[in-house]
Amino acid sequence: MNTRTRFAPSPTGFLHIGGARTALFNYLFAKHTGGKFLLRIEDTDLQRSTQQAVDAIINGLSWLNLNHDEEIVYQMQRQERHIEVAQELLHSGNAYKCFCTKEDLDKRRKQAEAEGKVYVYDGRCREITDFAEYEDKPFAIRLKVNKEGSTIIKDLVKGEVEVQNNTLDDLIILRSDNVPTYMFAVVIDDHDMDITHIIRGDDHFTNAFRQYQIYKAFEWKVPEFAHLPLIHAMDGSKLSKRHGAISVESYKDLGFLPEAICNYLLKLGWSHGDDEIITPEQAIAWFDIVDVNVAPAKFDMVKLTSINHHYIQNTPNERLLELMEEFVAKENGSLNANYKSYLLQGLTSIKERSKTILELVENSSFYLKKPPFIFNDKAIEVLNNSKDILKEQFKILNDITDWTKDSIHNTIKEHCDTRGIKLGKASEGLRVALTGKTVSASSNFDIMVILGKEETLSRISTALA
RNA sequence: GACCCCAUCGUCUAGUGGCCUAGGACGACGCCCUUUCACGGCGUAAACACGAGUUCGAACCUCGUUGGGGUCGCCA
Repeated sequence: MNTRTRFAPSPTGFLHIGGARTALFNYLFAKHTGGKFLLRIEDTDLQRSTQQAVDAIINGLSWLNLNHDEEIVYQMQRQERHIEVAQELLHSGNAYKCFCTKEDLDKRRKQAEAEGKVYVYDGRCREITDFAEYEDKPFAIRLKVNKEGSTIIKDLVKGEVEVQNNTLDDLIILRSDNVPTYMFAVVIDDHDMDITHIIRGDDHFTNAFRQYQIYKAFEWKVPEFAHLPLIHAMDGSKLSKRHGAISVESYKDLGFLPEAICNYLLKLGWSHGDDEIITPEQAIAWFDIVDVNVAPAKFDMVKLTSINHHYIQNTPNERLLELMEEFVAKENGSLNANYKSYLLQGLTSIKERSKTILELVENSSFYLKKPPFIFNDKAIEVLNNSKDILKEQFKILNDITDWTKDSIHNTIKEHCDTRGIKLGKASEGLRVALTGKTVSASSNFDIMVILGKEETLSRISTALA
């Protein structure tokens, strides 16, 4: 049978970095084996699921270019099927009605906690034989777990793990309101969707043993499991909102490229020798789930940024310009059409020193904004100190007839020699006049060529004024 | 607490008993390049958690210790 993997997020929030990696690995493994990658929305938590979250997840995946095959499956739309099979289990004696209310259970749990113990459902409702007194009472359906022996799971990344069945509890499969629990719905849906490999976060690992019991109750074939090590924050704690950017969306807003995020995520817990930059094609060709590391990894923004820098270098200016426009549009409208042509050329040197799209926008500000610039104190100081030189430079630049980098360079250099000053010194005022800042991401000569003679001279005289 | 998992430079990792006086990348530091800031190039520092054992030989195998993590819901 062809491999079929799935990404099955619960729509209770945005697509986060951990989820994105799970999706990536599912996608890669499916594509590597020539199989299919499916998407299922686990919306059985009626209280917390939102359409907004569903949209965020779908958008996030599509931004990362992790496109799923087939139709999206919404778990709640399969409720009838879940109820049906839960009933089946009830009739076959593999499940039983539990009349304990949530309040009962909470109370018992709290009490156990007070005694310093952990409450595990004791299976008391298993014994009920006379249902007369429960006639109209609501009930949940619990799986009757065989407490004898042990369960062995051969996890593709963790290896073989054995757990004693007496540590497993009789989990609820259908709530008293007829909504299936996650634990049950996953198994039914994975089976019905012919999922061959369940690749998910390690936080689900202990669930695998309980779900195994459900497969066995139906005598279904148990799929392969692969539990991915979790991603931690740099301080070793769980990656959470307090660590700032955790949603995929927020990385987009920070100016990261989706291919950079995928490349970074791929390398987190998986590697191919010493390779650092891996194309999507290589990823599909090389990826195998058994090569995934077992140890959890820490999420390092700095390294992500460095990979992003690499991808920005290798992205054509045209596309960068489009991405920049999205950012600019968010702030204050659109790019000045005249300046787009400046940028298209200027980006070549600017992108060399920009690690994110955000930096690209920042470093291009002098192409985006029209003078007069707002100078800071340091810029004003530089300007005052180099006023005389700047005036002379204006004059000699004005005399240039062929406006090329070489001739500009030679003219400025000659002037430096006659004045007996260093090129570096002579460039300070020019830089401020051209860019409004004391540092810039391009050389003055490049900027002047791109800006053209007229704009260059205009900026110098504006600055002098 | 119970059950389970994990452990190589600060971080991500290579490594599957001799190729390891442990390799790469990010970061740090230094030098070079340079009109600023960078990029780039070159180089330096930096790790097998600890303790036993198995073996002629251990980062690799076994056990223990320590440290970290996950799970224990009518959440997913």
